[in-house]
Amino acid sequence: MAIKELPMLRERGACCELPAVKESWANDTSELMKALADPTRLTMLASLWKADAPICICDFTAGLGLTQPTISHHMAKLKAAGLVDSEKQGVWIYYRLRKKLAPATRQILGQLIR
Amino acid sequence: MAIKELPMLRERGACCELPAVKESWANDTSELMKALADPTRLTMLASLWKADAPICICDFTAGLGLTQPTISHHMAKLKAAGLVDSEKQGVWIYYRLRKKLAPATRQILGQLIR
DNA sequence: CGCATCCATCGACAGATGTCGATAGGTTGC
DNA sequence: GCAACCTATCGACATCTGTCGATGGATGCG
Repeated sequence: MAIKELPMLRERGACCELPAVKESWANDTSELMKALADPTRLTMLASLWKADAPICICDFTAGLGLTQPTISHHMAKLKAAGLVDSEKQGVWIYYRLRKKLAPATRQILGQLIR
Repeated sequence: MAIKELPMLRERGACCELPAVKESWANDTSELMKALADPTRLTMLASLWKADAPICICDFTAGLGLTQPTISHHMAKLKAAGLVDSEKQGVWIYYRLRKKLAPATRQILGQLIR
């Protein structure tokens, strides 16, 4: 199972050039991936996706096995990443998937959650 | 700009139930996201994607501003995540995008890099 | 008003992560 | 065999990250 398109024999010490990749793209994209790189945050996102309805911090605190500050901390990260909207309603603060989500971002979430 | 589908007035202390989200899914998915949650690894992946050809560690070491152990470390993570294949060829070890990439994974990468 | 509930924030702490220098194993050319 | 090159691994370090307990602000019930 040899690689087919192996490049011609190389001279030692002569490295190939790489396709150009924008640094800003890598940084921005990694920020989004970091927001998704935690089981708790993924679970919260999937809940919001499936419910398609507002959910409060206290709901997550009750459902997942974590304290309220931890849940709040994770939700703040999701919000900072632009994945989530919030609205205060009396004592509660309702969270939901961001309406104006970039289409590509929404599609990725859909692929992940399915 | 009130949320339309606000749930009926709640009783205090009564939290809503959450849609079921499998813990194994959250864990597995977060592992994939962690592999993508770094600008260097994203740049390497994008290079492999765009080049669609084998690339050596030394190419990345020359192109990105990082030392060889660091590049090697990142590549090991990509391989551990099942995103990358490698093949030794003389002195060099050629890396490329994994052929048998799960379709969903490939589509996500395509969405990210495009 | 007094108190319970919901939430954000702070400080602290352990564990994970990115980076480097040093080192060692393999391979090739001389 | 020796030297040069490519790579993986190890140990060390600073930083980031997830988690908790404690605290305080805001809201609403009685």
